[in-house]
Amino acid sequence: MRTSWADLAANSATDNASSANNAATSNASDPPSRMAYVPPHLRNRPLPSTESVAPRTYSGPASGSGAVIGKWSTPRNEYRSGTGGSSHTSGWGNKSGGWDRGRDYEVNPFANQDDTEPKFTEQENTGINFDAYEDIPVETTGENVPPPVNTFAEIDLGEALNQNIRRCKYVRPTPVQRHAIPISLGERDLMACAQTGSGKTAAFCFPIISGIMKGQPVERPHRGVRTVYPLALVLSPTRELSMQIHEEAKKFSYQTGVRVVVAYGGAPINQQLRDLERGVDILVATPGRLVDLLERARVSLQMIRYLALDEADRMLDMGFEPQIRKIVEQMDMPPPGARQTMLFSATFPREIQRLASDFLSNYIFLAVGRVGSSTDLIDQRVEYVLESDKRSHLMDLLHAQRANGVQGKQALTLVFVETKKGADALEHWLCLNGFPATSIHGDRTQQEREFALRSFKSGNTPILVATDVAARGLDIPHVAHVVNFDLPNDIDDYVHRIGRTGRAGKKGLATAFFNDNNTNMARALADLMQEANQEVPAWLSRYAARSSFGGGRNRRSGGGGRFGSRDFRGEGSFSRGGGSDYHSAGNSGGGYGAYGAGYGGGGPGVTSAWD
DNA sequence: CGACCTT
Repeated sequence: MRTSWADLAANSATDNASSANNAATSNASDPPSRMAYVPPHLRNRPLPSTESVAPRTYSGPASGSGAVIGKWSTPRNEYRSGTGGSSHTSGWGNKSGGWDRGRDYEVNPFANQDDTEPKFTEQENTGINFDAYEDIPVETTGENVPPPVNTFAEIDLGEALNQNIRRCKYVRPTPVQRHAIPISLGERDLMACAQTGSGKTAAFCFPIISGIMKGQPVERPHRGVRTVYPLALVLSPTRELSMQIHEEAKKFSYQTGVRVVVAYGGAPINQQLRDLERGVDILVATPGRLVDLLERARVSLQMIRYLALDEADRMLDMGFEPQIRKIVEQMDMPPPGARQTMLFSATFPREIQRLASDFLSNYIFLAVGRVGSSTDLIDQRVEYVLESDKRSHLMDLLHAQRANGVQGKQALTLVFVETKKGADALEHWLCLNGFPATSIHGDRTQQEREFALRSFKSGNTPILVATDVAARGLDIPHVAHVVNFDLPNDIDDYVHRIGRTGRAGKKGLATAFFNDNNTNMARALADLMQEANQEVPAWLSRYAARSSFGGGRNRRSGGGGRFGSRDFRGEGSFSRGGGSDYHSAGNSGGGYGAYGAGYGGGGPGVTSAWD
């Protein structure tokens, strides 16, 4: 531990100041006031001075120069020797002298990193128990599974992407990356079951970015000037998760010429339309807003080569399935086989796998053993609490947590409740009682949601009351305690919720309030805790035994406790004389070995590897 | 059932 929190905060403040200065300097050379207005249909032109009347067609990455030279698109070459945060007066791609200057300047996502976060992470990563990697079981099924890799260097991702991987401080691929990336680069469809944030975002982004850079330049049609044709689509169930994926994807695609745009509801559509018009290769979106864009014919999926669904089981459950089917099957997206489809989730119930197989073609199923929930990292507790006692009980927990604060800052506590009204009420009550709390749920405005999340992450409001909108995928470092004030009705949701803590090798605590309203969860909860080597209270076991009938629909198929899911296609239909376990060939020698050597996982890939 | 998803 080199530095204290205070030092880190001071350091990052300094860093911020200097990067702010840099930004100011580079802006000064590009005064916005001198920028001429450019009508939308003329924007995004590579060389306006020489080509300003050419029709607006794309070849290669949307934001790169018009032509792809050789194997890689050109922007990469200009930056091979460039250093991270410097200001590039030569511009991005070939735009140096253009009217697009400033407007299309690619913000350096590494210079703008959130002040405190990376520093904390770096510090705390020194405490990662890398040995835990050794024990993670991996299972792959399907035909001709490409073997896993042990290093990023083994994979030909391209220099620009490799540089971003270094900037992210990723030293080694996480288990899901080791397996998923070669599968995707092998142009195979994939259903991957791995804890949220186990580096999944990178696992699907790297092959997409690399594929777009390497791919044959495509001429995108221009049905109307205003219709855009992304090459990749990433869907996620919540706005905040889409934002998070977008942020990560921007880091990975920095200076590759590959353009990432995000679109979600609750925010003015006009800015998103402008972003799209400036060119889009990878579109990250929530379903509702995307349908809107498709119906307005502002986006066409005709050129989609890659489709990724994050939290795919959620995307395909009752609430979302119709929208997803509409987007994937009833618009103009190429069918399975003509595109590459990647589905990721921490949990993959059998019946959802069956649904999902509609979207896939000859896919490989990949399961990376439960990480967070199956190790000792998360201390799971269940307490019997009557509804009427929940608030005072929570108060007790929060008082205890307060004592555990670090450097005067209270450790972060995430409190899950069942309903939006319940969230508001509890937030209000907590504030009244001297606990600085905020809340996030679907009845709040998008501004409020984002503000709440930021305020929580920064420690400003160390208690966040949330509905399931925050249960999945969100990467919130430093959550010390997850309280299931109201238990969910689905054990998979419980798994996702508690996964917000116990990150980066740090211990996390998850406390659930159980009472007679939750008897349908008793069995699944007891089983899960048992599986995770947690102490199951005797009273809970009695509930579990009693309610074995309805059993809280234990949707997790396959009795094997090592995985969140098994391939629903089953071993029988896919057994291939010793060929289905390719991973064992790659791993047999305890192949995660070198993790202990470098601590350096500063980025989200490692940060969230223990989600 | 509620949660999430365009206006």
